[in-house]
Amino acid sequence: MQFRAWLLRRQQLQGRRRRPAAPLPQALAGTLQNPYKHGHGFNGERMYWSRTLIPTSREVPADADILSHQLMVRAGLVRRLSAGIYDWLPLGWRAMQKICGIMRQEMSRIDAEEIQMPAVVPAELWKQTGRYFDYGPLLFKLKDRKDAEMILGPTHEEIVTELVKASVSSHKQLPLTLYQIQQKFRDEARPRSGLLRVREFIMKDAYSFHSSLDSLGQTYHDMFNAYVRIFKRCGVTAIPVEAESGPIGGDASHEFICPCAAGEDVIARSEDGSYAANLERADRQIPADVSFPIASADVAAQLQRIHTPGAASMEQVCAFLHVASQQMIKTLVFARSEAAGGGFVVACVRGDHEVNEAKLRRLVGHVQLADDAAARAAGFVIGFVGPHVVNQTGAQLVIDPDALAMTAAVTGANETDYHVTNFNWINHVEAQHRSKAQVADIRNVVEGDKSPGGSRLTLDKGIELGHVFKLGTKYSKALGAVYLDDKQQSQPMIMGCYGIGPGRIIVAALETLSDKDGIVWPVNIAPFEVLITPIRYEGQAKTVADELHAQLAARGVDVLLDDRDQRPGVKFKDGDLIGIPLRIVLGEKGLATGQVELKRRTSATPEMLPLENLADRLGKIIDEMRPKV
RNA sequence: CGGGGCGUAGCUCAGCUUGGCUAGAGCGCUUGGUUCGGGACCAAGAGGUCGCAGGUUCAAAUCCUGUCGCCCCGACCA
Repeated sequence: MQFRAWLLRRQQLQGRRRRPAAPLPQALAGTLQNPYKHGHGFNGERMYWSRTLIPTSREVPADADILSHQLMVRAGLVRRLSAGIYDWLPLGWRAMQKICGIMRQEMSRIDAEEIQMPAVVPAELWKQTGRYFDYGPLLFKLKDRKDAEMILGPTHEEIVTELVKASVSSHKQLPLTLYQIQQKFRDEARPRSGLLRVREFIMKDAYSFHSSLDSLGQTYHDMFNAYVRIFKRCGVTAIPVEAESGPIGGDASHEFICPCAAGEDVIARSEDGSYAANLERADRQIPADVSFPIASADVAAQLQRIHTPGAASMEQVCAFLHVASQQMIKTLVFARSEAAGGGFVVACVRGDHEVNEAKLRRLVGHVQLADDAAARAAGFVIGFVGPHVVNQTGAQLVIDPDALAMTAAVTGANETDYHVTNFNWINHVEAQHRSKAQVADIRNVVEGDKSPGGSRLTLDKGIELGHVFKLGTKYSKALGAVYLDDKQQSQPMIMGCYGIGPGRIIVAALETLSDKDGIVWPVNIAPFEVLITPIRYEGQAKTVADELHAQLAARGVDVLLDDRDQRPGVKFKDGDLIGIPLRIVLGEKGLATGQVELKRRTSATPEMLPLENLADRLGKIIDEMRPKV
């Protein structure tokens, strides 16, 4: 390197070091109206583009096929290291930290206290609750040097229960709510959809402990409201829906779903807005007086047996016989667990419907789709089963009302490569089995079904952002977490758990709010609130840019200065891509008249602002942009 | 786990069918110059064990076998 160049470089570096440091957040706390004054998230931080890492890209990454994933990589938020494993780069990490800051504030409001539990935990605890086996291959497992089995925690019910068990022994110490924001590990069979389903992710998980169901209900209610506030402040849509609730039942579980096409969950909502539930949970209105229908006289009473070689699936049979799936009865054979009484359950739904296992389980106890070999051994010709199989096997029969209403159905013949037509319940299922049959809603709802309140249901895909859940005593009983009540009786603690995936909030924001030019951050989770873009970072523009940079930071605004020696077009394109809510453009024309240009990311046209009190003015604009909660 | 696709420069890709000279393009990067309000231009450069291993062949990015990794659909899954 030439000496002059070396000297110049050295002077530049020294110049950098002499630049005054940004003021400490504490110095500002009392003077400012901003949402991070509790010391979480950021508080008037400033950064120079040239000194941080924002690897933007014009190219769409080849391994990203959903919008949020493409944007996260193109805008330099994340980088994939392995399947479902990502680096978080400065911009993405800042957004994450802001979300975490909001969550901390809202947890604090409802008296939940933050803790930090280990990511590496002994497998033994997980064996005690049975989840070591329930989770199976989803667990990351490892051994320490003494050959002790450890796992990387996918969630922390066991650990927090163990903690509280050791430290709480009286009802006077309850209720208690603890939470953490921590790394989780799940060895997903198939990580997918970019940052939506990953193997290592951050989760805010809260756990509450109670001495009464009323107390649990109160905390559940508080947590529910805190979640509503969190999502609103983050600027993402999150619809609370009823979710599968396990043993406690009732209103014991809600998910917060952001409707969008990239989502993996399906939710059902009524058009009158009074009902929303996860598809797994969604109920429908069924007539009160369902009974076995009498086939009309023009339907032959005899089954018509038809050779359907190799056609064992619904589509194959429909295509082979040229019938619509609505004319068919789908008959599925389930095996009931020994604990629930054993035996087989035959579930019948209309051909175009799907059995909902959760509904079936609520009705008949724990079942799962029967093992092929076991079912065949018991006389079920898998692939060609019809409802009348119960005549031979005596299995329990469960019929969905829509299947029950059919009087000339096509269904399996109970022999290989044969189906039957003209099936009807009265003629072909023996009376003794009809009388024992249960008729109930056992299928997934479909678009157009009636909600329990009678309004029309619609279905949408969505991203699960959060989940609140009444756990009951499952973990406290398994791990012996008990307290002494006011009558000196030992009682298992009643628990609730509550999770939010901040990474998914980012995904949801990008999926639902971006435009063709890039990200459009909601102000509260934007990595920076203001982007200063001098057309050329020199002369008066540089002076004004630096001053504004410092003033905004001093006022508590997070601000990024694009000090790169790049052409304006490059800066504008990059600015749009990374989606900072407000952009201040400093150009010669405006500065000559004492004005700067304000371009909102959400607006196509800029507005001119005078230089006087610019930082204050911008601060107010930002405050106005924040969602009111 | 079943089905499909893909691994060549930091990124996006061509070359492979039909083996053959020093492995290419665009973007990005470096240096110099001209530019400078929506991803500039000129010139000169740096950068690749063609995922890895083995095999066939005089010769392999190219053909064969194995293996690892990644993406998509499904199964599974809070």
